[in-house]
Amino acid sequence: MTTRNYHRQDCPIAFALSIVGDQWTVLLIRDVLSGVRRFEELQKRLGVSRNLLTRRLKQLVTDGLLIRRQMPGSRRHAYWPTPKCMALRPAILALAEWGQSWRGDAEGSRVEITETHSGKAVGVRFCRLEDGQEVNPEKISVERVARSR
Amino acid sequence: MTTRNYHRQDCPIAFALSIVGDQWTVLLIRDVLSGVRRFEELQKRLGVSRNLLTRRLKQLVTDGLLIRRQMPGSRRHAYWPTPKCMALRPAILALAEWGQSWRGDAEGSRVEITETHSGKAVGVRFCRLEDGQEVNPEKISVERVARSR
DNA sequence: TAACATAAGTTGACTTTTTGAACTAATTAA
DNA sequence: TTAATTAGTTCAAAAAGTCAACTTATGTTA
Repeated sequence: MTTRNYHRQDCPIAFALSIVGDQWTVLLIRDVLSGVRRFEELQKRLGVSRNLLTRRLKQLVTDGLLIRRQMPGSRRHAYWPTPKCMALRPAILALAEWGQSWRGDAEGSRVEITETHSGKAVGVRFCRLEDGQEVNPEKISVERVARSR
Repeated sequence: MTTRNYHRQDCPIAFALSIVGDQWTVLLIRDVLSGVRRFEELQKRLGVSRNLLTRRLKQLVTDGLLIRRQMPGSRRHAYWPTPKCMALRPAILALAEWGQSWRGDAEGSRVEITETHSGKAVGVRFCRLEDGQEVNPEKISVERVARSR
């Protein structure tokens, strides 16, 4: 991460990657979003070196994706995801869906997204904003617009 | 990239990152998906070192995200995205949307997704698969299911 | 068609990052 | 109170990335 010249690119993707583009960061956020809160637990699950985990956690706190707070009923502290962090779920889950469909598959665990109250299956898709209706990915156009406003 | 122990994790996100988790790879794919085809052009836009670009391109060809083919009407060759690569669009565009909404904003270029025939605005959202209707992101549950089937 | 320019790499020295293992200071548990 | 756990820090070694120069093949121009 660190000294990337990403930010000079004036691109929202590059901007996002300047924050979560590191090898471990997405995996780290995955675990925090799934309820893992403590340093030791994160280190064990990820297998990342401890000093790097320290650095990444600090940076994510600085970037406003994590908050470092005391655990309730203990003087030990833990890391909690902020709304900015939770807003990454569509991106991370879209990646999970891609991984699922392009992995040899049949083998391996899956990530299932459901509508909480009904239990119905949910996916990350293109939606018309006007009426919230799914749009075929073949029928969309993507354009880079310079400096809107 | 390279010697990641990602694949040992049995997680579709980790699997996806073992292919596109590198600093430059997502940016590289962004450019290929937007129509950039040639080595020199990619190198100039990204500012990545040439030997690393060579390695990444080779790896992406091996992984089936890019195809290296001759340019029509020339003996020079170029890189084309495969369906596997294009299937990354929801993930990449979700990242772009996140970048847009959490950047200081007002400044910087935007990525606009539209329905091709109508020109209506489109976004990457959670959708009920049954009827293709958008679902509020607060109303979803995510679960890791071990070895379906 | 010679001569130059461009494209797509390759090579190797140097710098930056990451790892790994050991060490430290606080909490918590026995 | 002693031991174990947690959340780090430190530093040397290994891995990965950068930068600049070199090569080979293809195009372009005079």
